[in-house]
Amino acid sequence: MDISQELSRLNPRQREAVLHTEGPLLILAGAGSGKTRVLTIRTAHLINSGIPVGHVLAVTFTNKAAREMKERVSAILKGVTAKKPMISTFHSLCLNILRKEIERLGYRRDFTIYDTSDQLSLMRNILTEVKFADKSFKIEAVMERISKSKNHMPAGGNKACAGQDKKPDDLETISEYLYPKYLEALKSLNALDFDDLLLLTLKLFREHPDVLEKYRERFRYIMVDEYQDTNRVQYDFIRLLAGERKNLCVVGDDDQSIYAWRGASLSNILDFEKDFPGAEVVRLEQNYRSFGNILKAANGVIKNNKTRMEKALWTERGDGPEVKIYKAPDSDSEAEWVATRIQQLRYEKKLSFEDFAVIYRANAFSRQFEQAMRQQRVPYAVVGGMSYFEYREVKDLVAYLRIIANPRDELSLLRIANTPRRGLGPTALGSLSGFARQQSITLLEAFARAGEIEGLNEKSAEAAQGLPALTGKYKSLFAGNKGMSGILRDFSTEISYRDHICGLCKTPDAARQRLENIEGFMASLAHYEKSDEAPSLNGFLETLALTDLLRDKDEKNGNGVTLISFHSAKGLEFPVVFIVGAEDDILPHKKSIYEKEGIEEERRLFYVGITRAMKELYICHAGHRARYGKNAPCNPSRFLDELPEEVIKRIDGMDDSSDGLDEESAAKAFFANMKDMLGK
DNA sequence: AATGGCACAATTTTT
DNA sequence: TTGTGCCATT
Repeated sequence: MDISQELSRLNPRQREAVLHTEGPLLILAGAGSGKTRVLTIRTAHLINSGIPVGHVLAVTFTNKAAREMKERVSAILKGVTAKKPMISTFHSLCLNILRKEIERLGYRRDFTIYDTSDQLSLMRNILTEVKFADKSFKIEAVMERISKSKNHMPAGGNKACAGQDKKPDDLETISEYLYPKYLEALKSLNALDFDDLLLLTLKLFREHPDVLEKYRERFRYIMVDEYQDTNRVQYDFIRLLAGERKNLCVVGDDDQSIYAWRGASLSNILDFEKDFPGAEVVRLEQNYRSFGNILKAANGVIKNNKTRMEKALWTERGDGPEVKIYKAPDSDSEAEWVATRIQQLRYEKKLSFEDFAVIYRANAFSRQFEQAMRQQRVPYAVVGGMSYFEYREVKDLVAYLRIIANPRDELSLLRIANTPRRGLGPTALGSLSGFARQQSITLLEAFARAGEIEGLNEKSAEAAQGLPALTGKYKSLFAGNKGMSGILRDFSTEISYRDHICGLCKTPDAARQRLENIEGFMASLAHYEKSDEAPSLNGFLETLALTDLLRDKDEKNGNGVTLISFHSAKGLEFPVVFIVGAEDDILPHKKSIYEKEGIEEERRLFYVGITRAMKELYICHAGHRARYGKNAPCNPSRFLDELPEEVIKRIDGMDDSSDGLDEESAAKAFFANMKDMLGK
């Protein structure tokens, strides 16, 4: 393989990063600095210099990042070797390891993975079981707390602001009380949650040096993407795996760390040189995405953070247009102005709607923009929102499949016991669980022996017995691992699932949508069967648990303006970006302004938003904003003062002569758009 | 079991 | 303003 061509096209810093192969390396990759390119060429270079492909490991956070890297690596490695380096997310890497080794920790091999919503329903079940009277807290808050405990995070973060968290002490004691119950429940259901995947792998490594050694021998060259987002457990895991060799290359950008609230510890990247003495640090500051003025704006903002590593983005491209700051009289006119501006720009600059993004702090903001876009006939797509797997019909089918795969999965069994309705209401289920407990058998076994239960009417007992018979039958059908989507189709017909779901719908439209979702789910099983080399029901369920098919398939949606939050926008780019709601209490959000770290993270959010823009950037704020039904005055974000005066241009929406929208061109653009739409 | 009314809260979310 | 969850009623 000759990669000298690739190497010559890199800039000196990038090349340095690629050529450093032995020992610890920190690549500080600024926004738009060609990070993925460096990572893929570095992988190719490692292999090119004689390192066996199997010794290379790259870890990412998202499936999307892993997929992208896999594609680019296999493109560059094509024809050289058929073997592929391990490129995987933290979670699926750990899952792989655990599937092989978890018995060492006294767990069963056929565990189920519980996602966030499974965790919540599990906790809900626990709460009803222990007859908890206090309902003043949110289960989500408790789960968050538990997740933090699991990850050895300090309680509640900073409580600098008194009265902000209503009952921190209560939440604390409640969580402490529920924590062991939750762990116990998971264990008895033969289930692991997302945290467990990491945590148990770490435990495995710590308690079984021979296992650790095996993986150290295997993964001798490790790369970690988005290192600024790693939490404590991930840090320990990587550090342990890297071992004495310390052939560890981490890539990240402290300025883009926006997940501290979710457990990411910025110190991992900031202290890398301390943790790995002798580490080489390479800064990638040349930006290939944006015009100069956008970068100057970004630099001007981020340099106000104290907790960061010094760096500044630059470009060989020109300055480009100024960054526009638009002041709208109120939030409605802000949205209206953005929609009009988009039409106008599209028309004048021959752009298409996909070239635009509207970036906001909270998803609730999407609504006013959706409305304005609809009014002005601007096609759009909201990123975020409801996930495919949150749909009831998909979750029901998944629950059935899970019971077929893991008969111990009581949670799933309870979910579908009476779906479709078969006369197993709360009373019947109660006596079934009681019987299970009394006999020390699984709930499904209790269903099978429902006839023995006193006080359970005959009809219910019969219905209960039908379920294990049904799942047993399909277990053997699925065991063939062939034609699974057909089997699922037969299954759903056998339980009249479609009729059931249509019966729940009020409008034919809703029913159609739900049937479509069911079809989509079957299609995803069919797709899985085709793409996996050794398909199995378990494999499919794992894929489901660790990937959100819809969400990362078309994140940057089809053909329309993208409406997206700052967080979701990370990693994406758009020719024209509108940052909206740039007001104090929104950005920075009012819940973060009481702590220094909070403000700095909000600033990084703003920075991430700014650096999404390739050509043009608009930053909008309103003088009044409708919030929770009230119209309140708003101040421009304090971050706006940090934008260098020479790169910005202010547009005042109160002032007709300078609002940048002359009626004629706006009208022209509007009609051009109409014509386009009619043409299609 | 299904519906309607009321109180209550309201960032961000890779797996 | 909107969505959610709980309770009371049918």
